[in-house]
Amino acid sequence: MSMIVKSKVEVPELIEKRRGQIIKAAIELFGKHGYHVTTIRDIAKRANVSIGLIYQYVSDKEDVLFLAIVEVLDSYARSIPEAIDGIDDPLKRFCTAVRAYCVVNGERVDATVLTYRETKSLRKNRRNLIKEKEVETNKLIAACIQDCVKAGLFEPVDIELFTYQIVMFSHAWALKAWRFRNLMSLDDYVDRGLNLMLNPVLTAQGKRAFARL
Amino acid sequence: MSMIVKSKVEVPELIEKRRGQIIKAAIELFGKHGYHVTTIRDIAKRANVSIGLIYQYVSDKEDVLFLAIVEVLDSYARSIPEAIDGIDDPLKRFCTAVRAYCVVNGERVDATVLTYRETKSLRKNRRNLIKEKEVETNKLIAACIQDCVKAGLFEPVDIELFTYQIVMFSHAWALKAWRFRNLMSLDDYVDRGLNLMLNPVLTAQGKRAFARL
Amino acid sequence: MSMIVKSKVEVPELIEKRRGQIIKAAIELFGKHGYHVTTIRDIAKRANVSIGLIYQYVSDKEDVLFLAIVEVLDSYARSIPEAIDGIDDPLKRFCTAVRAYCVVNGERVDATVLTYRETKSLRKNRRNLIKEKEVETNKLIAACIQDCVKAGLFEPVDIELFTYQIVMFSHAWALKAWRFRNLMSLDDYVDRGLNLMLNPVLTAQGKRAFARL
Amino acid sequence: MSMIVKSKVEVPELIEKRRGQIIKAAIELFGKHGYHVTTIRDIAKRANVSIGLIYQYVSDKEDVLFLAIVEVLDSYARSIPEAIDGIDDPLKRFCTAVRAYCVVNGERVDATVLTYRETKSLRKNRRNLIKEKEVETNKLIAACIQDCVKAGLFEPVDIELFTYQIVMFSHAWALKAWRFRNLMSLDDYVDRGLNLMLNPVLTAQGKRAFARL
DNA sequence: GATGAATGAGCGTTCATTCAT
DNA sequence: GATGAATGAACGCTCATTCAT
Repeated sequence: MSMIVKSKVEVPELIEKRRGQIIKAAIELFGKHGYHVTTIRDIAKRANVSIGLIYQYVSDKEDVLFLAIVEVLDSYARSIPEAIDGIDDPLKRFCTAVRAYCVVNGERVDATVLTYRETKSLRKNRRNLIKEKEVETNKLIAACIQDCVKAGLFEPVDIELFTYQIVMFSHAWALKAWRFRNLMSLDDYVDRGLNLMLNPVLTAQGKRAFARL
Repeated sequence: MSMIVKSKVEVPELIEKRRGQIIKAAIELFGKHGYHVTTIRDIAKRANVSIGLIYQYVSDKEDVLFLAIVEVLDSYARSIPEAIDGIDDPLKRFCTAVRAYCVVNGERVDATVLTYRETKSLRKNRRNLIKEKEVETNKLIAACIQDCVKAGLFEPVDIELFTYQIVMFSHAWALKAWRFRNLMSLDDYVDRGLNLMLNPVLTAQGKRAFARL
Repeated sequence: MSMIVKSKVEVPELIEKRRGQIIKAAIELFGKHGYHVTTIRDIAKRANVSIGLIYQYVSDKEDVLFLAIVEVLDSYARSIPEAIDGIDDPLKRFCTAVRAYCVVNGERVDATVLTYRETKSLRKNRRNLIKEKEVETNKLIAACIQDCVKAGLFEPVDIELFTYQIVMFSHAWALKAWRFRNLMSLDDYVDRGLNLMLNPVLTAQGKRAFARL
Repeated sequence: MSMIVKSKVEVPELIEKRRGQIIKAAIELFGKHGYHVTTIRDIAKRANVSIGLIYQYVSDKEDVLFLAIVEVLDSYARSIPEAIDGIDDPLKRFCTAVRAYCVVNGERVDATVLTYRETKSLRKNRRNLIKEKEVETNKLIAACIQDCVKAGLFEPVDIELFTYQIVMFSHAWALKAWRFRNLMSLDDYVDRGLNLMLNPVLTAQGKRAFARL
């Protein structure tokens, strides 16, 4: 995926290391101040590298934005399988996935907001890649829902919309952090949210299972 | 509210007229290309005025962004009372409000996205004004919910969260337009969404009322 | 011709005036130091304008080079008709044209050398325009030759090649100024050159006419 | 001559070999794209060596340009003695020299143009060395002319100017390749040129000799 | 009140050169 | 001897803002 971005240096370990530095700095700065306001000089300084070095590993500033957004989305996507690995009960898998996704979005509010603010600053091709990535991540959640339906824990439900409800719920914590932070903890947010969203969806069996969690 | 922005010209009708031109152009351009990518030249050209004229009614580019976002949010907020005016039945008021809010967000996808992308480009004070405005709008929805609860149509519900669920649902149509546009009409989206979100919330009485709508 | 170059300002007198300043400075600096070594800042300083002003009248540095070369070639081309205007005798016209062309090339050695050094720095289309311009100028000389042939003053001669011989002779004074300057005056150069080049070409009648000049 | 350029490596065979690679690549690239547009990276890649290696045999980019121009001029100068070696008849020697010089200039148009475009990019000292080299080469032609005069084949002629006429004639094929290429072959060019230039210069004896060639 | 030519700080980017390996 | 990753000064160019008309 990241091979889309051209590098003048060809040693893979070096690419990984240097891009790591650059992207880390970029996510912080883009997240805090936005893409256009952040200069390459800012990134170089924060990453403790020279301006020239950045251009050895990237062909322009937009490349940095692309890599930054991809890194954020990838790390978010990775967190779901990691969280539910080893859990068998479908309902528990679902709840754990949701919580994990909320947590990872909530831990890096700026990064989450970055993906909303600046995806449009990418050129079309790359914007589409980002969207595909989002769809992939959503499928992880959709699969959990599907499993719950199959297990008779959820009523047959509008999966497409329900998935987006979950996703928006998770993003909302970051997008509206200024509001929620003062009202409740993330844990409460997830609890209350699951309560609200799950009630209409749980079967009788599901309700019993949910009560046990 | 808009008196926060200084104008060199003092004739109120002129301010209204000229700012109207400027802001209309700005919303279109900021919405399409983003705030930083759009130049004052672009706005002047689109608004059919000179660069200098803009600076007679505004003191810098950020003022234009502020006025643009305020105008978008205000027009959205206005649409809710307009829609439910004259409707008495609480459930119908609620459903109409939701649909109206989805419609205005959906009719001006770029404008809606603009508020998400560029509010952070405002300085703190103004960002806070925008947030207050959002809270005000949300209260319009919250009030509808409250009324339904009072009327025994909704179970006692987590109003704060339920409101945000509705709001995010409305925004999601714009934020994820690239996805939904291909899957369903806005009308279907609202129908399916209300179904999903209302089921867990309606009382027995509410369910009967909902079926009749 | 110069309408090929886009200007943000549209007032023709302003374009003429400002481009005049810019091109004058550019010819001096490009001529002395070369195109790539000269910076836009250098040109702005020498022309007593700001950097930004240059970009109001030109879209990039190459435009400046193009306008500079065109101006040099045009002024050279203009000098020939000016010099022979009012002269009727074909041989005298020819000799005057040659001398005028040598003079104008010799008065602005750097400018002449500039056209040799930097035409290749233009993109293809413009390079071709420059070549067309050169061909046009050469035609002015070729016409003089033709007239001498018709008048029985020149033997029927290889006009294409003879024209180029004259042209290269004129350019050579500039291209090899470092050599000729120390050996003779431009006047002597032209006298000796005409002698050398004309002898094989003059008819008996022509020789008598030449002796009288 | 080339000892003017400092090398960090001191093994002469290595210097010769490596510089050979570098200069060959440089002549090609400088010739095609110009000195300033060509990067050291480009040269290294084309020469199949590393960037660092170039700086072992040369102290800066200008050294490369200098060596490149010297190499071009030297190879041109060498071609004249090679061509006329073994020929005794002065007129034939002259004609052969002219043709050889035209051929070598015509075979490497880009290289010839390079010497015109970029000699000015050298610092003064080196520019003078180049000029001396040119004078040396011209002397080879001048000597041929002198011999023809001595042999009574040429009228006593303005040798300085006649030499330059020949030289410019030879260079013109390269400098105006865009024109001549479409009009005639190099062979025709030389034939027609000699005809034009020799006529005024040949004695009666010379004319008979020329007719026999 | 309206215009738009003029300014110049500051951006993204390049590339000759160095030096640790 | 050979490499090429790293550096950063310096370039071309943009655009928010001003101000004379």
